[in-house]
Amino acid sequence: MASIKDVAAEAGVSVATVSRVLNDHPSVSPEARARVLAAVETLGYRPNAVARSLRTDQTRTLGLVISDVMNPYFTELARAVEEEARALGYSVIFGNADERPDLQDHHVRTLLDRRIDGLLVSPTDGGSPLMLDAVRAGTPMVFVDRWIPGVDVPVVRADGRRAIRDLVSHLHGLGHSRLAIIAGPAATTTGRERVEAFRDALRAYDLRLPEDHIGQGDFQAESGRRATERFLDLPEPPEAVFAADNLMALGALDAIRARGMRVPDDIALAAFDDIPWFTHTDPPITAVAQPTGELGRAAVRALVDRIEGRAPRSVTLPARLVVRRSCGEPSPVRRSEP
Amino acid sequence: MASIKDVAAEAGVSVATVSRVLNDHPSVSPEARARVLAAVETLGYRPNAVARSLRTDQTRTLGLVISDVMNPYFTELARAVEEEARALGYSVIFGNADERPDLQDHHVRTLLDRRIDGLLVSPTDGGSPLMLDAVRAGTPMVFVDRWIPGVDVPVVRADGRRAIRDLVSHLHGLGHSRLAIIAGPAATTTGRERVEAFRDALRAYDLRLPEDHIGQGDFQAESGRRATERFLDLPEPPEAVFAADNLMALGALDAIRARGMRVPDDIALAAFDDIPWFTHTDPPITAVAQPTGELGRAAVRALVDRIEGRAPRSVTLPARLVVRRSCGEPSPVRRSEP
DNA sequence: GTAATCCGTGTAATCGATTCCACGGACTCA
DNA sequence: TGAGTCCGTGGAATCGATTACACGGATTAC
Repeated sequence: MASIKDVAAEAGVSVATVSRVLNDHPSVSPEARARVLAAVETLGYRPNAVARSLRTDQTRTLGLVISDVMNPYFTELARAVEEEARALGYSVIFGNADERPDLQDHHVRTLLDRRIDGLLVSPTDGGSPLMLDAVRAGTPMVFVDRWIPGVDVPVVRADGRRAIRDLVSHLHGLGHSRLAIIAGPAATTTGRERVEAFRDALRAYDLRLPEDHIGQGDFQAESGRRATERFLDLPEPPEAVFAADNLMALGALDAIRARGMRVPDDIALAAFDDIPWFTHTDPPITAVAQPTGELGRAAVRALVDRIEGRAPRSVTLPARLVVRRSCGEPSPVRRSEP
Repeated sequence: MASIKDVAAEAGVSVATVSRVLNDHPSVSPEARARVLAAVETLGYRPNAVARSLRTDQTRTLGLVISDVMNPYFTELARAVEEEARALGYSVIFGNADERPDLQDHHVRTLLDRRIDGLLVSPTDGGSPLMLDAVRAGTPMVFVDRWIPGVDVPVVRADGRRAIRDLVSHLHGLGHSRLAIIAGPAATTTGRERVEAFRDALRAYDLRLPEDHIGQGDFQAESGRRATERFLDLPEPPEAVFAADNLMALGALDAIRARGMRVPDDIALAAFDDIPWFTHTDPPITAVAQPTGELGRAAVRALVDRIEGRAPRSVTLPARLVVRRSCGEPSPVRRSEP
């Protein structure tokens, strides 16, 4: 592959001049510029990003470490991140942590080795030493969706409290009073927060959330299935189940079907994170929708601000309830897709 | 960040010795090795992958340019690719082409600029000059899922002919004889092949595939909806619709619902590409399932073979029919999930 | 006892870019 | 006319690694 030297030779100038043309530095004569451009053309020259990065100490690359690519919520997030990054002149390298702290560390490490300019993370756990070190060492970082408390890093996320209140109100209005939740891992902020918000909302209706109505999940479908089975084994099973993410809701649906029960007739179901497929399930599922795309874009903007020396802002966007048919006859509160 | 020089100074040896320890070269004394390792530890040194790549001319990175990340089929493929690559000591940089040739070119270009060791592509179109140049220049490349005819690059893909024959047999057995297909873009191999396989299978039952029973789609949901609407507007609409990918099947489902019609009672529906959600739709959708994970892994192995100087093989794996309820009462041919 | 071999180590070239500095020529201004 | 500016350009240092080569000392072989 042709290097800058080849171009310089072809154009009859020095490598310095070629470099100046390429970075359109002002002091290059029009003739020299033209000759260089012609040489670039005939050789099909493309600058070596590796060499450039070594010299300039910037890769124009962002790292994104995501908890689970197979989860449509994160897929959409990743897509939005890539789009915004591209618009700002950055590339993105993705790492899929699969909800495993060791994999998360693996990706953070290789990303750091590659000297990415900044890191976007939705942490799987409470924060590994590695990640804490990276923050301390000054690596530009932004948390998205989830975060690590006590670490001074901007956070871009959705606030679901309001939407969860709306959900509980919706369920209560439909006559459900024994409500259960399938929680995410306690190590994640989203895992804890959604339970708390749910509990708080219940309190407003004088409802309680007994221990055996809190299922412990890990944001994967299988755990949703197990938690739901335990609910259904209870002497007095819940009338409604709220899954803290879309995959666990799917698992719950499986478990309910396996017992020959029907949603919403026998039991109501709702989920956190809305995804296109929820319109097409049987029945369509009521969910709390995050502004996923906007979250991804805001996270990139915050990170790039930090990288380029501007002050990054934390951002919290509201989530909203999307009512479908999985909790019973839709009330006229907030209609949306059928 | 500490460099190899700092480590050398700390350990009281030359950078050459440090490098030898790091790449466990045999001729280093145990004492020197120990001192270097200690220095690495105290400084928290990590080798700069950028510098290493510049020198060795290899990045241990693979590029994957995918047609559409939001499509669960490609998401699963991407995940499998990353896993296998990681197992072989490579990282993966993803590019999402969104079915747009210009975006595909953008990603190929930046990937090439970053001097990735090899490229995995599922081409959106018939092959841009850029991609052809890259092949000619000797960039290790492997096509996955789709390919470009006449280009000498190994192809890893699934063969759906057999499964499509099974599908047509299934539909025929249920009494459907007016069958329609929503095709993918003619610029893609998968877009063309699935139509041909379908037509061939129909012929075996003395069925024809008239022009107005071939809808032109682009592998996106919206196009599936439009094509289906056109089918339903026909004086004599088809009794069964086969969508050439999962997203278009979703669009078809929407269109059918919007007319107040029911699947499979009023019209049968089947899809190419099976995804977990198809178990949960109303009704569960009959689909042709590709061995997606195995495809991704095989593609990586072929590419790494090529990179490391072994002869890469093209791989074709069979797809299989998964019968659910969207075409009518399930026949006892090949049952699977409910 | 001398020559050949081997081992551990350091010096320095190298990868492909960017950029500081110096230099020569043209121009401006007093 | 001579000093000072400005402009376009090239030489060379530099980023952080790897690695060919040289070198000195110890070991081995004859």
